[in-house]
Amino acid sequence: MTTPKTDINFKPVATRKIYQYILEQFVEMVRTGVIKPGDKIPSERELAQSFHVSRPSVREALRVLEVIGIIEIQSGGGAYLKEMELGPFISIVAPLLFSRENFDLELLEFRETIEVRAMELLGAHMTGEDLKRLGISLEAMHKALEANDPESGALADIAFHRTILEASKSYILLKVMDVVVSLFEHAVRGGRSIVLEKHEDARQLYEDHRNIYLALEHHDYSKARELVVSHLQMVRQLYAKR
Amino acid sequence: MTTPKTDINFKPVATRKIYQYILEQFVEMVRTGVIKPGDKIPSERELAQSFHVSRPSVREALRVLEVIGIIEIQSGGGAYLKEMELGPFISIVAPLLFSRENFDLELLEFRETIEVRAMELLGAHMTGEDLKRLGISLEAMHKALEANDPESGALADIAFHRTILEASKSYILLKVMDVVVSLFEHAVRGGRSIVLEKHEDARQLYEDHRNIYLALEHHDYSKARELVVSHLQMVRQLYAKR
DNA sequence: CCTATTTAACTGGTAATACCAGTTGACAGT
DNA sequence: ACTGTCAACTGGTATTACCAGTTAAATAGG
Repeated sequence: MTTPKTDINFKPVATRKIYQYILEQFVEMVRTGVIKPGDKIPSERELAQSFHVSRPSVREALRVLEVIGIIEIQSGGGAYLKEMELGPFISIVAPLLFSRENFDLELLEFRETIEVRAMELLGAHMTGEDLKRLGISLEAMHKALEANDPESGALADIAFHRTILEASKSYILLKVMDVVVSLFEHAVRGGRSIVLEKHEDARQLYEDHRNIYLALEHHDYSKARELVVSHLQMVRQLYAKR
Repeated sequence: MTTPKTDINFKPVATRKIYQYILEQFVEMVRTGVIKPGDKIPSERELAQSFHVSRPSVREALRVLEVIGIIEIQSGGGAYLKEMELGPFISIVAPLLFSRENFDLELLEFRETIEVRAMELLGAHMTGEDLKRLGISLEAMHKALEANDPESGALADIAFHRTILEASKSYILLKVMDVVVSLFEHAVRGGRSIVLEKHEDARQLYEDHRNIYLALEHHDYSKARELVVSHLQMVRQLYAKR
């Protein structure tokens, strides 16, 4: 009783996995605001009942959401929705990316691309409020310099650059920059901030930032742009000889 | 028997999860080349024995690797390592990103940032081989135009731009561009390529590409850059009135 | 001997269950 | 009112089982 071979082409039955359905529904609930950041997510057992699936299936979906950085799972506590955060994802992928030769230098180059573009947008979008926040970051860096505190100096450094990105009002540029910074920190010392040990280097960094700030204060955006370029070139040299 | 309160700061006991250990070891094996793209990964049961953990733990790790796009799992077959591919990840995250207002237009702006930067790099890095491949893409687009085949025209369009990115020899720019294109396709029609219906629009696109190609052929990179800028502005208008 | 079919031994997908280890909050003893 | 205890959660992990595909070896047919 052999089945005769036919030429009929059946469309392959969609065999999507259960965890994908759960993921979809979950993402949709987040998108439409049914669940908001900070909200507690029902327990795995409840979800399993609601979706009419087993707990392992729910767990796989939650695991993915955790790695993607949409939820935070506390052992014993529950799971909570949070603002998307690419940190966990980057932690996993970073080792693979950095197996490429000179990936770190390429990252610095790319950072220049982003920041220069942000400077171009500043002319149209920067507000007085933005300038004030830039001033605060600058002040923090100055204090760190005086106190010879490299740790908080590094934080202020990042804050300064991030404020510029925020002032450009470009969500994408900001997010991309966050990824770049995060990746770069992974490159240097496994996730910690990049700290300048030498005092004169930190001083140079501060001076650069100050000049950029002054240029922005006078709305001289083309000069600010030039300053950013030379500033980042300096940073690159600093990193290269490290 | 009350415990006296002390000022001692105990370091929080590391309570990393099993799947994270597995992930780490796996990524490390990929990084060092113990496993190479195309290789078959041991079955879940084998891995469970090797790592001395249960199968669910292994499955959670594999699930993450699948979403990240490092491995491909075939039901009934096995799991295979592949070149990292951000597609699955983007599919999940895209709906969340596009809940932002005008995210699609921001994407197009960002694309301009990337491509303009690529053009600047072309002067130093483009080879004759690259130019030849650009010509092939251009030719394909021309054929699609003649045959009035919007589908393959769209593919040739993407190929042309991607070839430019490749010619810039910047790995990061290329990968970022892939993400942008993928995200944009998700925006328009849930993952399919963007197709130009109107013939005159497709013709305009081809003309632009041709001019860019000619400029590059004559090594007039500044002109090529200008052309790319105006080209992408045109694309944005095309998309805006869609 | 070769080919085609069958079949058995895989694979991942899912479910059900159990137990451990944290967290939390109510409740009772002080 | 405070404190310590305990019970009822939570997620983390392991075990087991079964189903549904895939694959390759064994076998029957030529």
